[in-house]
Amino acid sequence: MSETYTLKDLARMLRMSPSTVSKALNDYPTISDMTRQRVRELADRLNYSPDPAAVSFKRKKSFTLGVIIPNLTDHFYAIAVGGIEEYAMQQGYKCMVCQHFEDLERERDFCRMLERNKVDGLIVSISRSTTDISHFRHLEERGIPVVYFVRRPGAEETFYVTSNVYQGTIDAVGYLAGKGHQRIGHILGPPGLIATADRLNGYMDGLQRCGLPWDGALTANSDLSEAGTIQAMEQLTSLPDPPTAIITFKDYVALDAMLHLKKTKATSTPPIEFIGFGNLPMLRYLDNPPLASLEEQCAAIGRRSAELLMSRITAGNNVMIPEAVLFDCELKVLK
Amino acid sequence: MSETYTLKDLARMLRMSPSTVSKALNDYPTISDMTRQRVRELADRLNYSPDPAAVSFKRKKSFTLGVIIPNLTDHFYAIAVGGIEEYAMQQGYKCMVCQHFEDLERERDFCRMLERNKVDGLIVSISRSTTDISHFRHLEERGIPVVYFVRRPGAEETFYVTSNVYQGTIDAVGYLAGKGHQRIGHILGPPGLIATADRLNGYMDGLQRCGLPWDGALTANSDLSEAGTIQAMEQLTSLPDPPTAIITFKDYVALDAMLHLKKTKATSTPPIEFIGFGNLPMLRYLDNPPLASLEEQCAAIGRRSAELLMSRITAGNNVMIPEAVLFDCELKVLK
DNA sequence: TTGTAGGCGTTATCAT
DNA sequence: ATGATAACGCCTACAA
Repeated sequence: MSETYTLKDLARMLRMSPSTVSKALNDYPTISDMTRQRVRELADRLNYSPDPAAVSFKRKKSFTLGVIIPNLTDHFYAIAVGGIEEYAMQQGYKCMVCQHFEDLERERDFCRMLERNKVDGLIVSISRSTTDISHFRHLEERGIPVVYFVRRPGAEETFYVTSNVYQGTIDAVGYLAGKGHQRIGHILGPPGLIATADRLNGYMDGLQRCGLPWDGALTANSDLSEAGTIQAMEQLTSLPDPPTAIITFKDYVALDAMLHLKKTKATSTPPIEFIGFGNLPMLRYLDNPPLASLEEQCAAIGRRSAELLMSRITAGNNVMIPEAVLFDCELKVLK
Repeated sequence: MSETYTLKDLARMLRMSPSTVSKALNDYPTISDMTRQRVRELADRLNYSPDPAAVSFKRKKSFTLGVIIPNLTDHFYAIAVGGIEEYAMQQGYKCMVCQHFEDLERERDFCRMLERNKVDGLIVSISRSTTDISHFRHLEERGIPVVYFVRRPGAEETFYVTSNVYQGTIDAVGYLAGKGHQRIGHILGPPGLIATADRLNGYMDGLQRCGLPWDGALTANSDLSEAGTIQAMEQLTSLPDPPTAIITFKDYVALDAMLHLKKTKATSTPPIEFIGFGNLPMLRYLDNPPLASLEEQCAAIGRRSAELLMSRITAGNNVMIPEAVLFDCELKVLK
């Protein structure tokens, strides 16, 4: 199977000029059907495909998408990246996946690296410490479109794809209220994240719809580390009138909280119920899982981000209007 | 910040020829220190860096490594990929990560795609169904070195990096025997995998060292799906003299097995003990974890695979001798 | 409808 | 020690 042929080789074999072959292969309208067919046929037969390096060089496009995420070991991102790559490949694009590990410096370095490598666009879920986004704006200025997913900077019109955590939180509150809970706590993420604000809004609106009073003492922030979650838990459980159920930013926050209760033997009767986000597959192995979990459409979110980015790339200079795409969460009862 | 300059721009500004600039930047020995310095200085000042597309085109190198793995949602691979990418980036290389999802056809397609894209080398953990490896051999023939990690084809001298599951299994057997277990079962992976054979050898040698008899009925194969594991469990538990402890191919196999026991209320007293491979971080959330787990050095294995591949790439035509690198597993007691 | 020619940014060969 | 020149594979005005 197969030497590796160039356009010139084909041209020679067909006794045509390279440009004719190129045009035939690229569907130029000025090429006759006859010629196009002959070219196509030989190209197929020889298994010809243009040298991507040469095409990139000439066209000044890398056919590569940059992808910057917090961490591949986060189940959400592992699946989302799959969704991105799948769509990208279908479109003849490759991906360069970078993990920032919540390190702003790494995030910046990756931006530089991706710019040097002339990626055609960037999909990013920003780090927790990212408030200044000049590095992303810089890319946009250089004509490299950026799509945010899951985490986006505030105070900025952006192209953005994520879960509808606002609605999800309302659902969670409703479900808990329906179970008779009157004191519903909420462990939010870091104050900086938009997703924290979205959850908070859903929480407040959810309470209102259920006729439950708002009590600021029932919300706490966690930096999502185990320590941060423990701190939040101590805050909530030390209340004179502590919550009987707690909504958490992520499933693993709920798990850290539950573990903390168990370790400190602070389990109450009836036990505090938890609802987190993610519906991690591992939950099925737990003897005492959280009450429920809000399942997110990870793969769809990844895929949609890629679609949105591709449409921006294709649009080129035709400016598009920033757009936020939300995917529903589904409340899954676990016990 | 920064127009984007080319070599020619620098040359013009320095009133030198482009070739001189190129040589200066690439440390040609025939360039005088004076010149080299002047060039360097301007390049730094202008933040010049060569266009990767042009370099790839000219040098016929993509500075990209292909990485083919089963699945990013597998914690092991998520971390291993991190190790690979980290090292690759340090060396100025990028990675293209592909998930085969145990689909041989996808694996083949990726090979073709990676060849077309002229990757400089490939790191791969083959699919379960891969016995014919002509697609990898094809790459080698085309000068693209292949390094296998974790899973490799049998019957072939290969460059290979993985955990020392042989020793790990011996350790597990020893630990269980030390706890008084006489009937130690073993759920292996699919018969085709080398890693299955390695575990089996460790199991037999481990038994021997402990003075325990070999009983073929105590081993079963699982395709690592939940269904496969259940089948294996049914085989083992229906024995007249069933095992009191079971070693499994992976932690999640142990979890599937334990879940099955719980669901079928087949829990014995004392309960069957389990030891798997992986030491998944989620194990800490379990009320009833497996007895122990063999922790693997995922990141180190990924990194070492990349190092080995780079050394093969650098070696070029100087043939290297196939080499297997093993990383120790560490038995972690969980309860 | 097809062919000619030039060039993208870099490197490598050969001449100076 | 440096410079001129060609070439990598492809695309695209422009000419025929």
